[in-house]
Amino acid sequence: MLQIPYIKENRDLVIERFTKRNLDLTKTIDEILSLDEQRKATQQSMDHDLAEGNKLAKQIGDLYKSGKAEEANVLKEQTKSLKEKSNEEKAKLQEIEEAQQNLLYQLPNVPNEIVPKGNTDADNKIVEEHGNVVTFDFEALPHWDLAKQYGLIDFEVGVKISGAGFPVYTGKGAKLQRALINFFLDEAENAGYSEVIPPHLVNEASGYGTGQLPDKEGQMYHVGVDDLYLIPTAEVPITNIYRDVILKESDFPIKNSGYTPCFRREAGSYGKDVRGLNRLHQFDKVEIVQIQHPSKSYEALNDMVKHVSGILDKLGLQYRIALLCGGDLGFTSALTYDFEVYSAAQNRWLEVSSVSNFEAFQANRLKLRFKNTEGKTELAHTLNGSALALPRIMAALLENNQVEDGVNIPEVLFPYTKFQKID
RNA sequence: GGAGAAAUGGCAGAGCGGUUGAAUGCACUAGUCUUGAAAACUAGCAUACUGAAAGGUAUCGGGGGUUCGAAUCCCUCUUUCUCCGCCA
Repeated sequence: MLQIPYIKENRDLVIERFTKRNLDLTKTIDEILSLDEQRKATQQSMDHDLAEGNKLAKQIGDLYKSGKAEEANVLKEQTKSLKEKSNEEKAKLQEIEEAQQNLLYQLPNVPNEIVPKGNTDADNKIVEEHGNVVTFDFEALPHWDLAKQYGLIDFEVGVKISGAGFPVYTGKGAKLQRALINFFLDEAENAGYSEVIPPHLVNEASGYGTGQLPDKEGQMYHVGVDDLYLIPTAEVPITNIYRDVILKESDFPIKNSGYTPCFRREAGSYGKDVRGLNRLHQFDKVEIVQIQHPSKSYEALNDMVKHVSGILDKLGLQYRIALLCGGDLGFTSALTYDFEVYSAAQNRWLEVSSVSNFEAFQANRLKLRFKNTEGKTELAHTLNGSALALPRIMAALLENNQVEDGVNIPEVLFPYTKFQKID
């Protein structure tokens, strides 16, 4: 959520930046600002009336003490109309604040200056490409065929147990999955992230804190009886650790990593996009989260990009980094880099990581602040990234490393898998 | 799931209808003293809105009510603790 003083001071810039998202929010913004004027005026007159009432109450108290009950009764009469008036003003104030809040919730984050204007992922800017192109001198199989052939993943039994999008990992498939999780967590630890294991169900306040609610409600599984949401990403519980917290400057940077399963309803997807591991309702992911001083958050973003690159380099995957255009940029993000690995048998790029700087957008909802050197509280910046999402890494590893009689495991994983080849 | 108790500032802990935004202690920050440190002493030390400032307003788990006036009384929700039951 954007801060009103920020919007007020940067009205034109904000409106202009939203055009990167192909949004014209001039009307919404002006309405928010006008409501703010109303809010102030109402607040002021209410405060004035309340102050008046407080004064009278004090006088009445004093009069009673000195035994002048009659004089007190006269004053009591005066408080009546004052109270009525302040009650009306209170109701009006609540109405204004609610209207303002609703409009504010509709505003996405302001894209960073370097975010390209655009509509879809076709307008994203590829900023880096790494790794070697994989070619085959035999007929390469997509990962779902490999998974079946070597008994790595059972999609059908997952359908029986839960439904489509809930695969069962078996044999070396299960071991490879666990190996990858441990490898990712170790990499994060080496990069200075401290590991947490957060809850997998979160309450409504947490959903609002990181911005999944109110606008992306349908994307999460909701446990109605207890009013809890299954996490769509570890970002939600991990970032919410710092909800309603006031940090010291010396606490920066806060770096957390965490492995969790992620649950997404993904309504309305179809076709080749959802084949095999490409898109699931439940998947595993190692997430990295940073809380940073505003002046250092873009430095942190670059660190995170390097961290993810390092992992993909070690796995020997061909990948590219895309700077997301305004239209593809998430609601809460100011700047996002997507990582895509090339899946050599499907012949397509698969998104495996998304690294974002939310600046103060989440922090504002979270009330995540710090005391600056002048002793004033200021919003911190939050960032997060996948490092990494498992299924598509698994898909690319299987496809890209297949040989005629099996699949080779990247060397860096040997200590984790304890086997070197799937056959 | 059943029964009971409780929720106050960073922490501990008073207050239970009227200069209480809140005693006191600890922690923290600055200063005095000291060669330095400790100790001692002095001062400061919640958040938000509003105002040029002085100041004003709100907040003692959340919401609502009683009252001229609520941290203090009532209702309700939430959470925590203790005992019983169940259980990985």
